[in-house]
Amino acid sequence: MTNGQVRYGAIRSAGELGRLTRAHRKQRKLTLETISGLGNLSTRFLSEFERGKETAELGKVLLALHTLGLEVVIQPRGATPARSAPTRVNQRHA
Amino acid sequence: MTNGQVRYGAIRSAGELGRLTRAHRKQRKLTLETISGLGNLSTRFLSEFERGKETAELGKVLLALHTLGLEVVIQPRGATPARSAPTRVNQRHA
DNA sequence: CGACTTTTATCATGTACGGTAAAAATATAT
DNA sequence: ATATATTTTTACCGTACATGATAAAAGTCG
Repeated sequence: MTNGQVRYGAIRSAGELGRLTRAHRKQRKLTLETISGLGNLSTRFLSEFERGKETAELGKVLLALHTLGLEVVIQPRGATPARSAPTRVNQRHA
Repeated sequence: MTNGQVRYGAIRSAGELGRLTRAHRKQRKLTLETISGLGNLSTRFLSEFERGKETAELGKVLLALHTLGLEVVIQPRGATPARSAPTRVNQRHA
């Protein structure tokens, strides 16, 4: 919401994943109902997932992401990120 | 396993994620027991997750990946695949 | 073979899930 | 602003299964 641009990239929690997913869906002007139909997922599941539900099932989460046209990339931390905007350098954790 | 080189990149299913995770862990010569201790996750959960359990909980999955030093990148499908610029697939020990 | 790692099994507790309808929150129009 | 339409969240219910701890079994490696 900060500037209307969705920030794709690394996520480290269910909350971040949910927010990113919702932002992506909104940007594409899709409703939960639509995704529900396309992916055979309940709107309830989608609603909870996008709100950061920690216990959402992995399989359904992956299906939701795929249905929304999102891709999940796994790489060793620190590996050069996929192209895109300026790699945010504000990272500093253990 | 097949070739000694772990293939990071996009994953589409719980099975792929599990296999990739296990390959990464093995490559680093870590045991389930070790990860269990570091991440406060049961070896049972880890074992099932690495074998592709679809219903594994999202939060624990993310914790496991993080504990193993893996990063989860979300991006629109079609964006240039995560490909390390200077072919850095493995790193030195910290 | 012996040491180490992973899988399986048991038990009890807790909750995810779908379908549906109603309520609440948002968005759009008049 | 107020009304109207659309979207999202919440509440029920019952079924099914995830989870941790522990011990035992099975698998792997040198």
